[in-house]
Amino acid sequence: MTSRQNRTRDRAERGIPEATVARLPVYLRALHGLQDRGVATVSSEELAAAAGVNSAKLRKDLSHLGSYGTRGVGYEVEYLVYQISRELGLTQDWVVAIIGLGNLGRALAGYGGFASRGFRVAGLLDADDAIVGERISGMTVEHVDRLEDVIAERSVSIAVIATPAGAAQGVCDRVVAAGVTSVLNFAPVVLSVPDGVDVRKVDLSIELQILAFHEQRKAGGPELPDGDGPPGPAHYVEAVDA
Amino acid sequence: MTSRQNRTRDRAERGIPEATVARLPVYLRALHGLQDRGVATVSSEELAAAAGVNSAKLRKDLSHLGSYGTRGVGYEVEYLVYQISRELGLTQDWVVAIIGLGNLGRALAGYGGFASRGFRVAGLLDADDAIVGERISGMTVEHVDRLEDVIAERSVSIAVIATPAGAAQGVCDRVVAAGVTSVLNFAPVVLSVPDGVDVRKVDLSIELQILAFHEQRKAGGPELPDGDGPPGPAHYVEAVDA
DNA sequence: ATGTGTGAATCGCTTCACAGCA
DNA sequence: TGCTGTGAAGCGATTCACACAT
Repeated sequence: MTSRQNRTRDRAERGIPEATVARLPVYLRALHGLQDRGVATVSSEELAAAAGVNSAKLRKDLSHLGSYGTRGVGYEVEYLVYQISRELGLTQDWVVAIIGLGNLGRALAGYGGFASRGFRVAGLLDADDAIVGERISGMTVEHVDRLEDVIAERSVSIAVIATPAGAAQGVCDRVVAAGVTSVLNFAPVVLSVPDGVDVRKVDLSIELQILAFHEQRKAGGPELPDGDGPPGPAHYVEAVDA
Repeated sequence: MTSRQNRTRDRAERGIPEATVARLPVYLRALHGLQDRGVATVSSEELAAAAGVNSAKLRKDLSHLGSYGTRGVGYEVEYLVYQISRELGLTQDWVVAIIGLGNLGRALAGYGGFASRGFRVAGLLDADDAIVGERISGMTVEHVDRLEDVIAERSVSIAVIATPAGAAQGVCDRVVAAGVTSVLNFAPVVLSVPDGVDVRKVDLSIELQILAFHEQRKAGGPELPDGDGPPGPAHYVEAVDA
């Protein structure tokens, strides 16, 4: 016998590929867009186009969640929104604290995507006395000394680190010690954490550097970007030839 | 005969794996850190630890650039910094324009990682008359009507889009029409661009959603996160069973 | 007739393990 | 001896192509 619950379980089991997980939020956003336009049903081809992937990948991804489509028809938008939301854990609220309220932290505090759908910013903390006490997006900035208290009192489960590079590891150690196991890091450093703690990193300058790499290749045409001349100052050539 | 220049070319050839390119900026940052601490030579093991990867991967990555290490010794930090910088195209300056100066755009305009090392912000543009004319990080915000002029006059080669979602595709179409082939997109939409244009996307809420997925799995322990009960409102179950 | 769900083939990245060189 | 550079093996993700359900 295979009840509906067990069918779901048979598919999802314990392992959805990381690559698939990373795309589910993209599908979800595309589906919300369709929902807003009043679309009730969508084919893998259409949804894939809206999400910027090919349809085979989309179908394979969705198949990891279960059989939520109808052959010959497509997917029911509302149902799929619910299933993906549930899989991502967005049917419950996640409490977020933002540490570091420089330009970036302020932007994050005011970012609609954080406050909406599944995430609640419950703490803003900074080490700078000139910033502590300030009101940002309807919340008062607290001193980072209260970090452990805030995490415990408000059941924070995700920490967003937007401090300068030098402060990030220290803050990270403290939030981990306070029981947080999910960290979103905007500081340009590699954070070390114990096993069982997830860190995701968003690095603005890394993305730019990747673009620069490709831009350089385009500019240089089919040949090497800056000719076949010496790769740099004589010093460096000598460093190897010597 | 194999001159140094040709050796370089033999290795790098035309194809460095994307996965490797994406890690080069991380290595570069780690190397800068070592440089600041006065370290002259580093082994793959040490550098890998600093960059948060394993040493086999690091060595394979570097081998795509050329043989820049010394067996039995390691890599010369300064030399490697230069080689990676050159490969990424950071030995030349890239001119960047930021479109959209809400909270996020302001954060980007003031972000040190942009202004430093290889990138020069040469234009800030916004559609809001209340923002146009404002001075941000030493630059005056111009009206987005001047977008094409700014791109042409200042030879902008990378556009950073930090507008609201609704405006992003329109801005993207304009920068592409103006000749820009590299776009860094912070707006929560999938941008369509013609072949030959690179778009990289940084999405704050997607990262949070991925964290939520893993956090949910941890909280639920080895079993399913919220038990084996019905996956949601009866409505949804019926949508499939009907 | 149409579009999903999925084995099978393919591709690219990671990891292993050691040859080769300093 | 010690560490790099790299073939070869392993692994996961993507793509193909079609059986199957509606």
